[in-house]
Amino acid sequence: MVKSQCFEKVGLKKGPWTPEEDQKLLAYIEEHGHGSWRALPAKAGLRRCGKSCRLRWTNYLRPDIKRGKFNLQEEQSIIQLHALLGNRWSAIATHLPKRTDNEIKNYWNTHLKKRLDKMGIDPVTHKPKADSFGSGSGHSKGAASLSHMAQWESARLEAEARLVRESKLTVPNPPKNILGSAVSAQVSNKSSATPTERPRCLDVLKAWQGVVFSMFSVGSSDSLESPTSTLNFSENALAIPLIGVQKNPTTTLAFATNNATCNRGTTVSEFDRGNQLECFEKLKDPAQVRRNLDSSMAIHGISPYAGDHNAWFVDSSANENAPMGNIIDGFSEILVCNSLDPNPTCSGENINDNYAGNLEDNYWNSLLNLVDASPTGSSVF
DNA sequence: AAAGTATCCAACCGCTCAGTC
DNA sequence: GGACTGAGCGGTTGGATACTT
Repeated sequence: MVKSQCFEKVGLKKGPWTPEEDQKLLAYIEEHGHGSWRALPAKAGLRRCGKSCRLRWTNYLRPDIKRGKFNLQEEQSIIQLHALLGNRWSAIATHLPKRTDNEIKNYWNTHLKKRLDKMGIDPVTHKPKADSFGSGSGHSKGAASLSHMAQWESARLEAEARLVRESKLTVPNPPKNILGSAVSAQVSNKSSATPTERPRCLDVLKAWQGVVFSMFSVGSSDSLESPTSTLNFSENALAIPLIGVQKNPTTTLAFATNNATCNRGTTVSEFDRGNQLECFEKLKDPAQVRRNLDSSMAIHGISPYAGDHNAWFVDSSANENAPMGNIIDGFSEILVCNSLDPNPTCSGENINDNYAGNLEDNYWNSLLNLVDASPTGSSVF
């Protein structure tokens, strides 16, 4: 293990940044970009280690950072994403525009975690503390499925990160930031210090909603395994894992691995960039994709959903009014709106009604009720 | 008003991993 | 293939501030 030299160097300043230091760092990055963080402090005239400079920039000085209180929607998003991804703050931050992973982490630890805790919900597992899953509640399948999905999403994110790195190699100056803080920090030239436009939020959540819907509504013995193994859905439980992504007009990342012409059965890690492009070209007709999906039961590979996108199947605009509603939104709203410290922005009387019973009913039942209330065969897919 | 306690959050630390030589 | 480096991530800390007694 190679230790960072940062904190081993003597004479370097630590602790809170002064306005003068901020100004120096800001001015330097605006003019030159950060380049090598290690070399930056000397060039910028700062007695700080590069790591400290990077953190200060990433978490505070970056122009595309939204500061201030989290709104209700952001709280919901954090809870939803945490339930799926756990403490993967950078991944969560990817889906929260203009928020840093550090800020989200802090907010979780100081607000949301306690709120869940007070409600008797384990903030780690998002289950009631006196967990009765698997002991006759009838929801163990749901919990297990969500757990599977979380694993699946976890691996998907890894693939996504890999692809982004890959895309950065071929797109020297990507026009838009696509992955939030991690990429935002990659200010490599002076112009990129300007605020970047973030992707629409929560498309991935909507994708998950679709997965949840599919799994529960079909009621079959379909299995959902890790991304590296086969992912089986029934024919009705179409391919929500497939999210066509048009990253930008010149650099396209798209995946549809169930298509016979696109290396059916290949996993994301097996994709080469040329193949991705080829697949996109062949699949850019959504109707064709749908036909391909309809003819395929075994869905392989995962959709590295990637940021600045127009998702074909899990498009926000197409999905948000779908009868199934926002399934995951549903249960997170219960959490957000039923804290012991009532949120004045919560208005739904149904929420309070739902909260009358035990937490299991309110947490998972509500999620499942939302699913049950949804018609099967949603046009979403 | 003072002391004690709780809360918030910027910053740090240590680890991991990908890339390079 | 191994050593080294740069960078990112998540956990933790500690100072500042707010609140309570």
